[in-house]
Amino acid sequence: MATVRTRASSASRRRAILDATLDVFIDVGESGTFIQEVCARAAISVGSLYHHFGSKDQLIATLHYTLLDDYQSGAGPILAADPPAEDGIRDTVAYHLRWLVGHPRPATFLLQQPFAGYRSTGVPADLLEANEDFLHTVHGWLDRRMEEGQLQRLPFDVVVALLIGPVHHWARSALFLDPARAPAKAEATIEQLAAGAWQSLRP
Amino acid sequence: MATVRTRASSASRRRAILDATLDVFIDVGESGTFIQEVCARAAISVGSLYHHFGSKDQLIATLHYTLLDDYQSGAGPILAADPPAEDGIRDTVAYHLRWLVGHPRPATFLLQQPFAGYRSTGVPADLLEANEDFLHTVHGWLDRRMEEGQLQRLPFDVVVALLIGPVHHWARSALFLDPARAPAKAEATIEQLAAGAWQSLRP
Amino acid sequence: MATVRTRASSASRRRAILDATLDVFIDVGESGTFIQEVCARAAISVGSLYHHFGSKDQLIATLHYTLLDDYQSGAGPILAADPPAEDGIRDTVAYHLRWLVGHPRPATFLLQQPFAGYRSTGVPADLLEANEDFLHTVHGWLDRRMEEGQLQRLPFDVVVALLIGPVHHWARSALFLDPARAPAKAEATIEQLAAGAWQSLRP
Amino acid sequence: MATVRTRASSASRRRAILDATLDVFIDVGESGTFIQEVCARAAISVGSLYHHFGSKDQLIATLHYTLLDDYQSGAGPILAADPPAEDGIRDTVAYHLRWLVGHPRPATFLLQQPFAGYRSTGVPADLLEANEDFLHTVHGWLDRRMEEGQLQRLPFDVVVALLIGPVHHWARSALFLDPARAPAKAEATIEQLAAGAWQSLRP
DNA sequence: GATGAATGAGCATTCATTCAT
DNA sequence: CATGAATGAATGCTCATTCAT
Repeated sequence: MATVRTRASSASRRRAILDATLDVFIDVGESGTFIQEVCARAAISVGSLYHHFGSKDQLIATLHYTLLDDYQSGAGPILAADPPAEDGIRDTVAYHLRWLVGHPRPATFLLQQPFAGYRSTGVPADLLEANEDFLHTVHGWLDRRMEEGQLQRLPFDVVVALLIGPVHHWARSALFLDPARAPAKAEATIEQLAAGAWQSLRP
Repeated sequence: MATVRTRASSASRRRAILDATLDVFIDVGESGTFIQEVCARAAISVGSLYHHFGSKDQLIATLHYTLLDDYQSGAGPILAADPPAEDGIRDTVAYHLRWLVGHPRPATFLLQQPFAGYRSTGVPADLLEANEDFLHTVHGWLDRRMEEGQLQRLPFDVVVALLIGPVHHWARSALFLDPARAPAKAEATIEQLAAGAWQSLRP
Repeated sequence: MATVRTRASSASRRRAILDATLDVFIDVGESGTFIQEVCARAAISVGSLYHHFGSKDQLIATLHYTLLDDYQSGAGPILAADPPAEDGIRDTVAYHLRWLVGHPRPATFLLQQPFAGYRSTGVPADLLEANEDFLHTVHGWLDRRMEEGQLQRLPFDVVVALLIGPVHHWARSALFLDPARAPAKAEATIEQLAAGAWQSLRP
Repeated sequence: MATVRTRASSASRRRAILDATLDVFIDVGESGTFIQEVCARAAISVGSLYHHFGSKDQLIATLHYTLLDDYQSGAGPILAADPPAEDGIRDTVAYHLRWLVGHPRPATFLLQQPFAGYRSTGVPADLLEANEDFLHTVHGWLDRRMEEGQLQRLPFDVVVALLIGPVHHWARSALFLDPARAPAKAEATIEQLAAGAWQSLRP
C-alpha cells in the first residue's frame, strides 16, 4: 500500500510546498488557490502540508516572506557597501527592475498584494528578521547620504516612493499587461527610470 | 396628483448595491466579500442583486469601472485644458494624491487590485468609454508636450510610471499602513512628489 | 434540472430535519451523526439544513429541547392539578416510565446525555420557556405538599433524586441493555418503583 | 551497581496514558478527545500510545474498566462481609456517594456514558473478571437478604434502581451542575439518600 | 421587479492510524 | 520499544446561483 518513498528532508519538503503554492497562485489567482490543488502539484498529502504549515493563512504568509526575502537579499548588499548617492540610486533601481522582470512569478505574487497585512504568526523568525535588517540597511544609507548633502532631505516615505514607485508601477504594467515582452523592454527602461529617480532625488 | 413612489428607482438601487459592495470589500477584504453579506448591508434581497447585476464578477467589474470613472473624471479636464508641461505634471500629481487620500475607501479598492483583469462583459458601455477617453486625453497631452520639447521624449509607459508610480506608492503605503494620519501628511507630500515628478520628466 | 417539489412549510421542514437527526443519532450514535447523513435521510440539501439551523450544535441543542419538551409536556399537568402527595408521586413515576418506554428513541437520546450542557443559543425561546415553566410547576407542588406535611421536608435535589433517579436508572438499563423486552416489563415495574418512591418520600 | 533506569516501566507508562486520557476527556469532552492531544499531555509519542493500546477504542474501553474497577473495588467488600440488610443498604449508598464526590474526574467519566457498550476486546482480563466478581457479590448478598425476608422480594433490576438510581442522579446533578459545592453538600445528602433507599427496600 | 428558501459542488481542516527510522 | 512525519478519507460548513412565488 505504501508508495516507494525517498524521505525528503523537512526543509526541502517545505520548499516544495511553497513552490507549488506559488505556481498555483500565479496560474489560477488567489481565489483559485486551493489546498488540494497545491498538494496535488507538490505530490504530497493534505495532512503533510498541514503538518508543516499550520493553516492556509500561515502558508501564504510564509510564502510572502520567503519571496520577499529572496527579493531583498540582493538589494541589501548594494547599499550595505555604502556607495555614493548616484551609484546607490541607480544600482538600486536597476537591481529591482532586473529582479522583478527576471523572476516574473515571484514578482507577480509580490506586486499583486502590496502591503498586504499578513499576520506573521507562524512565519519563521529568520525571515521576519531578514526583512527588518533590510529596512534598517536602506534607512541607514539614506540617512548618511542626506546627512552629507548628497541627497535631498525628504521624509523616508517620500524618498522610497520616488525611488521604488516608478519601478513597481512599470513592472506591474509590464508583467500584468504584456509579460511576454517585458524582458526585452526592461534593459532600456532601466536607464530611463534610474535617471528619473536620480533627477528627482538629487539635491 | 402623482402617487408617492416608495419604490426606489433602478439607478439608485444599483448605486446602493455598489456602495454596499465597496463597504464590505473594504471591511473584510476580497476573500470575505460574499453576495449575501452585500445584500444584507444594502437591505435588499439576493434575487434583486442578481436582477441588477448578472453575477458577482459583473458586480465587481462594474464597481471597479464606476470608481475608476469617479477617479479619472477629475483628472481628465486638467490635461484637456492643455496646460504647459510643468503645470500639467504638478497639477496631475496634486489631483491624484488629493483624490486618493480624500476618498480612502474607493482608493483602497482601486489600489488593492492594480491592473486586475476585469472582464468588461456586463459593464455599462459609458463607463468603459469614459475610461478610454481619459487615456486618450492623457496620451494626447503628453504627445504634444514632448513634441514641443517641454518634456523628455520617453516611452509612454515610462512617463506614466515616473508620473503616477510615486503617487500610488505613497498613497498605498499611507492608506494601508497608517490611514488615520494620511490626510494630515498629504499636503506636504504633494509638493515633494510634484517636484520630484517634474524633475524626472523635464527635459 | 429542478426536481418536482412540493414546498413544505418552514415548520414542517424543521420537524423533518429534527426527526432525521434523532433517527441517525439513535442508529449510529453521537460520534456517527454526520450532517450529510441527516440530510440524506431528511431528503434535503445540506444548505437547507444550515438555513434552518445555523450549525450542528444548534441542531442538536434544538433537538434536545424539543424532545425534552415533548417529554415534560405530559408531566407538568399532573402536578399542575395539585393532587395529594401519594397520587402526585405515583402518577409522576408512572408517567415518566411509560413515556420513556413508550418513546424509546427520544428516551434513548435524552438519557444518553444527562445534564449535557447545551448552549441554548439559537434554540427557539418557547422551548426554553416551556422547560422553565415545568421546573417551576414541579417545585411549586413539592413546596406545597411539604408545607402541609404530606411529604418529608428534604432539599429539592434530594427529593428529585429519590423520585426520578430510580425511574431513569431502570429505563436506562432496560433501553440500553434489553430494549426488546422493555415494554413488557414496564407495567409491573411501575408499581414497584412508584411504591418505592412513595415509601422513601412519605413523612 | 545498577544503572539508573530512565526508561519508565511499561505499567507506569500505561497508567500515565490512562491518566492523560481521563484528563483530556474531562476537560474537553468525548468529542474533543483526540489521540494527539492525549499524547501531548502524557508527553509521549503517538507511536508509543499505539504500542501500549492497540486503538482508540481499546484505550477508552480500558480506561472505562480501570475506573469502574477503582470504583467497585471498595463497594464489593462491604457486601462480601455479609452485613444485615439495613447496614448493607446504608453503607452501600454512603460508599457510592462518597466515592463519586471524592473522585470527581473518574465519576464524571463513568456517569457520562452509563451503560456504554464497550467492546471488551483488548481490555485486560483481570479488569473484566473483577467486574463480574463484583456483580456476583452484590447479587449473592441481595439474594440472601431477600431469602431471609430482610428485604422486599423484588426483581434485581428494580432493587438496583432503587438503591443506586438516586445516588447516581444526585451525583450527576451535583458534579455536572455545581461541582464546586458538591463535596460540602455530600455528607448531609448521604443520610437522606440512605434513609430513602432503606425505606423503599425494607419489607 | 422583488423575495429568500433551496441547492450542492467544493472548500479548509481534522484526526485515527501507519511505518520507516 | 519510542519516535513523529506522513497519510487521506471523511467532516462541518460555505456561498454563488437559481427559481417558484
